Amino acid sequence: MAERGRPREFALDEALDRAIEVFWRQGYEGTTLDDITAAMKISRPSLYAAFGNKEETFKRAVGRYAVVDMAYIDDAIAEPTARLVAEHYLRSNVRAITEPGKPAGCLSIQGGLSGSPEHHRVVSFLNESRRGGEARFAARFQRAIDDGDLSASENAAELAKYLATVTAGLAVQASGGASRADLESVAHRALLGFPAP
Amino acid sequence: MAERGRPREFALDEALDRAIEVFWRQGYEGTTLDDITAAMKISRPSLYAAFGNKEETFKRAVGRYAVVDMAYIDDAIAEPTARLVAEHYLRSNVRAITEPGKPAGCLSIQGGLSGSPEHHRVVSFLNESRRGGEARFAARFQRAIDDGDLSASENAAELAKYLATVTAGLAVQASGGASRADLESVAHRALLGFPAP
DNA sequence: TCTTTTATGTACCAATCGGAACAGAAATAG
DNA sequence: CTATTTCTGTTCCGATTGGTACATAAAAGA
Repeated sequence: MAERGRPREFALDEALDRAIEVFWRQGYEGTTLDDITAAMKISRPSLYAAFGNKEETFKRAVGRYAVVDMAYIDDAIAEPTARLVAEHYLRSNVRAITEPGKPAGCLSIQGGLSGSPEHHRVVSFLNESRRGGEARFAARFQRAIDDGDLSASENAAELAKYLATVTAGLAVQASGGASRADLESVAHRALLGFPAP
Repeated sequence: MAERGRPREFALDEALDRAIEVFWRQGYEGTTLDDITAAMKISRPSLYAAFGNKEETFKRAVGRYAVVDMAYIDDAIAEPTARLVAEHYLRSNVRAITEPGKPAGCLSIQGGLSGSPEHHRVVSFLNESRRGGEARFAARFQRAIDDGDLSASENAAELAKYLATVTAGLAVQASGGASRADLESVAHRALLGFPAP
């Protein structure tokens, strides 16, 4: 791969990490291009050359967030039983949304639950992003049912939606200042609604 | 009360109802003054004369929303037992956030979970508004403990936070398009985590 | 070295933002 | 009637928004 032209003076991933932080704290609509470029420490044309525009920058940031900051979902799904999947998911979710040094809550929630009609695509993007995560758990629980790990009387999609609802609520609480200890007890209680072995 | 000067040509509460709708759909930052005045069908100076500014209009709208659209909280708290309080709360919450003809979800969530630093007060306002609701349930459950309705081993604040977390999650799901039936089953499952008689 | 290609910084653009000035209109008080 | 008070619509304001032109700088290829 012969590189042509002047090389980029910043690392894409590092820049995206800065974007993640500011979008996480302020949401899509609450974040200006000046906020982004200041956080990235690059100029405006550099951002446009690298990412296209504000919306694409946001989507790239959310994509990286899903890979980096929500990697625990992979680990949770890899657990051997549905019950362990749920426990792992809620436990690590509470940790992630109350991580010191990071904004409280979850980018895919704080990024924008609502918005002006012209930003409708951003809201939908986050929405489908969340649905994608929920679908992964639904597939995992369906496998558990097929394997006999979960009772056939259970509904995989319903269980996935239940967990997604709880984690969404936890994120809202975290963004509002709830402590890790508080949310751990909430998560523990929520697990009472999940089928036990 | 002698009325002096030219009388207002619109009804405050009707105007606020329109504001509720648009803030609910688009959030605080996603709603412009033109959106508000268009929805209210009044001119900009009329809005400023009646409500002060955009932020105060929003707070007034949220206040009315809490009284009108969340009246079911009063009914829930009036139930004779903690268990019935929880059941009533979740059941009517699901109905409220999936009410046909109204925006899906909850104004106190969609209004703004995050925002630019200069709108920080709005985010905090919603936050404390939600905490206020949670505190009402905490007080109700403490009374249930004191009365012996709930086991003394339970923690009233934790139970209230649990329900608040679930309803926040339900609102996120509703805003994302989840159906009433889906959320009813989620709410039913969440009740498994609430002490039964 | 000279051309080509891409990244960078400054400076700028039209559009929109929340808010206010102002004059006129509609009511009551006297 | 006149004076006073308050609401209304039009118009405008400076500031900020997302996005771009343009000249320049830094690399590779010939």
